[in-house]
Amino acid sequence: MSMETPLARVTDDLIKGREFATQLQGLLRDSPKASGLIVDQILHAFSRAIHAARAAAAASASERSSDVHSEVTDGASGGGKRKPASAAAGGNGRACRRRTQQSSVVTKSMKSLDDGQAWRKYGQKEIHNSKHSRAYFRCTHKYDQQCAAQRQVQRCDDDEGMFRVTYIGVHTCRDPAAAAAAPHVLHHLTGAAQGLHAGCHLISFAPGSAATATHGTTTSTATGSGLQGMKPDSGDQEEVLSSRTPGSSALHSTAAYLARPGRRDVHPAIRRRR
DNA sequence: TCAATTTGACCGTC
DNA sequence: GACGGTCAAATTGA
Repeated sequence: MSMETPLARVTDDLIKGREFATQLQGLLRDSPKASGLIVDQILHAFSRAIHAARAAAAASASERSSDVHSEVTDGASGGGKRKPASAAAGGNGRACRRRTQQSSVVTKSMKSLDDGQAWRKYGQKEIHNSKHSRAYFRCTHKYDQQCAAQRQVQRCDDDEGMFRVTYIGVHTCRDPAAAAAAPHVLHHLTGAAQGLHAGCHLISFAPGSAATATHGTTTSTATGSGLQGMKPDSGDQEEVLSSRTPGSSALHSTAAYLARPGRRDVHPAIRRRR
């Protein structure tokens, strides 16, 4: 393997990511100002992460002796104390349930649960040491478009009006409505992204900003623990915990808000029994 | 009738 | 054993 430390690798990846975003900025230069807003946020997030990673790398370099097991915040874990899921994979059908993907993880404090994306709730749990339960969502298009995006929503203990929303993974789905509404933007993005990364992932770094706010399918609901009836709002705080999907990111922010949690589409796998 | 949500159970990790 | 994440049958609602 490489001799570089994990932190150094992260730093390197982040630097690359920033470069890509910069290139993207150039491509979007002729696009609406909203696009630039998103790019700005991408760059800002990368810069912050790079700064932090560099500081950590410098700090750890002095104590580095032989074997370095320190890991960069493995954002994929809920509590941040999980082994790299390796032995978990093999087994019977239900094995490997734990989150093993190491994709980008972004945690935000939001007043609103609406981020313009279509989410589908698949679970809710009481969380130890938390007054409120946590709701689990995945992208509505998980099965029909293999979109791996997920999010977890939990009401803040200290501020009941705020929600702590953790976005895991990126949206790889395409929202037809959004694409139709802003084809040029998507064209730029996908084109640029493909040049960077074949996956062409689309992520919203600024959901609340409604930077590409058009209309689209949105089923943003959260019930149960009082996670419902929320409206789009601003004043969100974002913190990037980790990111391992460097290349393509960006706007798939279909900021439309279908007022009610209606049904949109359903992944085939859910279409069962009855 | 169909699709989304609820909720208990299951599973892997710590 | 505790805990968190996910699955899937049952339930709810448009």
